[in-house]
Amino acid sequence: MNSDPDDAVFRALADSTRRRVLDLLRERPRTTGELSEQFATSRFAVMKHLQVLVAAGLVLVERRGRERWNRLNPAPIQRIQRRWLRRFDALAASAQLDLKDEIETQAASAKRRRTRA
Amino acid sequence: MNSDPDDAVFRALADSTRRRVLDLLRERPRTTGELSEQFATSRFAVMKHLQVLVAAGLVLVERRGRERWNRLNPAPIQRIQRRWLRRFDALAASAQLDLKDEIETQAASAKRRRTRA
DNA sequence: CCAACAGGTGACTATCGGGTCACATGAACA
DNA sequence: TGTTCATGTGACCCGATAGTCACCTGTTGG
Repeated sequence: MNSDPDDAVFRALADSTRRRVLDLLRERPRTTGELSEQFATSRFAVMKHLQVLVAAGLVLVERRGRERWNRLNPAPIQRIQRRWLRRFDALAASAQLDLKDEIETQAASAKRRRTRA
Repeated sequence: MNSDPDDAVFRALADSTRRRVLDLLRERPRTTGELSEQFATSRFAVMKHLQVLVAAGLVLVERRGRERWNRLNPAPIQRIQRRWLRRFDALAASAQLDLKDEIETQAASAKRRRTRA
């Protein structure tokens, strides 16, 4: 029901097996069978993961005879970095300071609470 | 089972409601009740989402009297960008070229297949 | 004190997601 | 041609997760 294309990418990245698949495909394209050998789970499970990755646009498929070559498409990862993750970069720069302020505020209010009690 | 701290972050980001919470907290800290008002779902659902975000280290909590102030911690997002997502930046730079090569290869092999059949 | 208020917990339900298997499809090659 | 091989599909199981609700805890402030 969520038609946001970024949502499919985030959900695809949520699984560690799928992230490992992307890491493997980063080196070079691989067939479905070749990928399956790298995992403890069954070939069918890996195929389902590939379906999720294809639906998110993270993997492109080329069929060659009876083989299926899976190729990485890094564009969606770039997209979510541009459209969403980078928003937090500026905040991170001052995070240490913010956190320090926060702890001091917390300690001060805790002291106030103790005093009144 | 999966003790990778990055995994908790990726799973936390997989839900669009949680991403909206982070967007709201990016502006300023907010109480649980204030956050709940922004969503169609119940206060309890939002609280569960906050628990997930806290477990992933994305949200820090400060209690003030009967209020709970939720504050964004951008560090985990920075971490997954550094440790994982940036690996794909270099590939993305040449993605257009790769895709072009791929399509040509595909067309050529399709032609070969047609000829042999 | 005590009533209104903000927040939190535990149990429960429904749905989703990951995993498996039996079986189907379609290409390669002797 | 027919057997072997790589891949794909559908149904099914089960644990995880999002959601709700009844009820509890602790705080505020008259």
